[in-house]
Order: sequence, then C-alpha cells, then structure tokens
Amino acid sequence: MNRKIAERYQRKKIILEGALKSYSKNGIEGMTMDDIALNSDFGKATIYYYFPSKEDIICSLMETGWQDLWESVEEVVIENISSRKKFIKILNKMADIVFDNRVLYEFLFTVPRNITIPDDKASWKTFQNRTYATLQSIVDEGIGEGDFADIKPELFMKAVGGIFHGIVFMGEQKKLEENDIETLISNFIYPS
Amino acid sequence: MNRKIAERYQRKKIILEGALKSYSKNGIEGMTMDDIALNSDFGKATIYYYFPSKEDIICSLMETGWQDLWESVEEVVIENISSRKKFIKILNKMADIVFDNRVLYEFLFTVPRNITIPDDKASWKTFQNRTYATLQSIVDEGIGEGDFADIKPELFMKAVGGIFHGIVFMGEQKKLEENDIETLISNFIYPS
DNA sequence: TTAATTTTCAACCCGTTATTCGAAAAATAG
DNA sequence: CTATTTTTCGAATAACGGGTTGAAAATTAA
Repeated sequence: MNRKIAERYQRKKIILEGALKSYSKNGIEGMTMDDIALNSDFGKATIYYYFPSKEDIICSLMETGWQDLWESVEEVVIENISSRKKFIKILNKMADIVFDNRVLYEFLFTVPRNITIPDDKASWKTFQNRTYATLQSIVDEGIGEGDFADIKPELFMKAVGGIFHGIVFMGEQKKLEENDIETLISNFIYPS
Repeated sequence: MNRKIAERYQRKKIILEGALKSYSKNGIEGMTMDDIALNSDFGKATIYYYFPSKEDIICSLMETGWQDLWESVEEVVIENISSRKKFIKILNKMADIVFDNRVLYEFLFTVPRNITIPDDKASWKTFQNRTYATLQSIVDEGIGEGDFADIKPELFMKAVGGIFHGIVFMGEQKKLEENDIETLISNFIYPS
C-alpha cells in the first residue's frame, strides 16, 4: 500500500525528468506535452493522469529546484562565521547544486522571464524570496561592517547575482574549478 | 523614386516598433503577428508585404540592436588609452545605448535563450561575436599588463558580462546613476 | 477465478497562430 | 483621364499545442 505511493512518486519524477530532457533539446518552445510524453515514455494522456496541467509540471520543477537551493542556504546561515566567509560559502554551495543539475537550473533561472504563472500557483516563490532575502541581509551586514566593498547594497546584490549567473551559465559549460567562485566573488567583495 | 524607398524603410521601422511594443506588453509569448499588426496599425497581411516571416522580424530587431552596440565599441577600440579606461568607457557606452532602448535590449538579451533561429538567418551574430571578441581582447591585454585583477581571462569576461546584465536588467528598472557602472566595474577590475 | 481498482493511451476536440489568397484601394505614370 | 504599379487588408487555410474522452489493459483484492 506504501509501495503504490512510492511508485506513483517515481513516475511523477520520471515525467519531470522527461520534461527537462525535452526542455534541454529545444528550449521552452520545444517543451510541448507531446514531447514530454515522448521523452518520458508515457502516452500524453498518462501525463495528465499524474499532473493536472502543463503549468503544474513547470511549477513542480521550479519548486524542487528552489527548495534545494534554499535548504543549502539554510544550513549555512546559522553558522557563526564572518559575513564574508558565510557569503562565499553559500554561493559555493549553490554553485555546486546548480552544477549538479545544470538543465534544471537553467530552466529555473530562465523560464520565469518568459512565462507568466499566477502567484497562487507559484509556490516556489516562498523559497526564492527566503533565499534572496537571506543573501541580501548578509550583504547588508557585510557592507555595514566594512567587510565588503562599499557599494549600494542593492546594487551589490544585483552585481553578485549577475556574476553568479554569468560564470555558471554563460558560454560553453566547462566545469568550474573548485575555487573559481571564490576567486571571483572575493575579488568583488573586498574593499579596494 | 528615392522617396519610395525611404517610405518603405519608414514603414518597416514602424512595424519593428510595433513588434517591440507588443513584446513589451506580454513578452515573447504575447508577440503574435496579430498583435504586431495591431500595435503598428497595419493589417496583418500588410506586415507580410514588408517582412517574409515573423522570424525575419525577430532577426531585424536583433541585427539593429547588435549593430548599434558594435558600432559604439568600434569607435573606442582604436583610441589610444589604457586597457582599463578603454574597457570602462566601452561598457559605459553600451549601458547608455541599452538604457536608451531598454525594451529592444531586453528582447535582444532574452529572446535567443527561448527561441531557436537557424544559424544562417542569425545575421546579427557577426556583430555579436565581434563585440565579444573585442571586449575579450581588451580583457586579455589588461590582465597581461597587470592592469586588471589576475583572473582567468575567460572567467573574467563572463563575470563582467554577468555584472552588466545584472545591474542593467535585474530587479526594478530604476535608472542607473551616472557612475554606477563605473563603480562596479572598477571595483571588479582592479587587482586586489 | 472474478470483481473492483488503478494505470495507460489512441483518437479526438478546440482555440490559437503563422502564413497565404485574391481582390480592392491608393498612388503614380503616360 | 486611363493604365499600371504599389500598397493594403478581410477572410481563409493549415498546423500545432494543450487538454479531454472512453475504453482497454494491468494490477490488486476477494
């Protein structure tokens, strides 16, 4: 009776993977229900047996992604280390997670700009907001303590977000060296 | 006889503006031929008299955008100033251009991730590549001269690209202060 | 084994969207 | 003023994509 639930869950997962496979091939445009069905080896109608709509598939993907990111952040915030160390540690962890599932996170960072999902369905936003708010608060603190470069905090955040996005997603996706993130962010963080 | 050509050109421009207007309202999804027609005050069939396909409209937009960016770069590369000054000057000019036509450049930086266009139609890529290559070469030079932070050149470029994108497009689009770009890039560029 | 339940899917439906047709206006030339 | 060329567009077409149906197959329960 428990196995049933587990199997159901497994099949949902397979469908989500199929969706990502489809996405990775031809971008959001190519991620049609027909193609998702094809890539997960189910009939299209079966997909609808497991997910009420395409929108729900998208939301599921977004949610698992953001949840994982948030959890990685959560672990570190409570540690008792300097803002600088904390900030770098978090970004490193996030980078690891993102690299482990490149396609998902490209999806996660790209799609929302091109698709509108009603707020009450966008359940992942809780995790997203927590994540950003936490990072922002570390930045505020770091700047306040003179531990980071003295730049308008909200500009600072945008820049760091940009750096992160840039090194993780731009160009050919070579693997990052262990300390690439650290080098870049350190370089940016320190007061000149 | 010359007026004819000019008028034709004008009308094409109006259509392209209509396309952008349409894009700005509901993103790529909302940019349908019907809506472009509506926003440029022509019948839908008339649009096809001026452009062979929707794809061509997209390509036209991309091309004018990248051409303008490239030209702004071109003017500066030949100047005889330090790598650092040159780099910052170029990024500033690019930011100006982008801010002058926000919608176009949001389109330009966002759309390619969500739409696939066959290489032989993506004529703008020439300008895009020139622009990136030129910037990269300045970075290489700057790093070589010890004028920039000592970071793998290609990583450096990605980071700067990210910063640029981040501050220009992320979050609420407040106008940048005159020197925001300079502050951030300087902060990043200098050896620590 | 048989009845009830769960899972699967081929074929269909319907709205949307890019693209085309054919003919009517407008503008231009002779 | 008439013939020709250029410009315009209403209406039709065809393809595609999300979502539904109804019934068949597979599984489980008795």
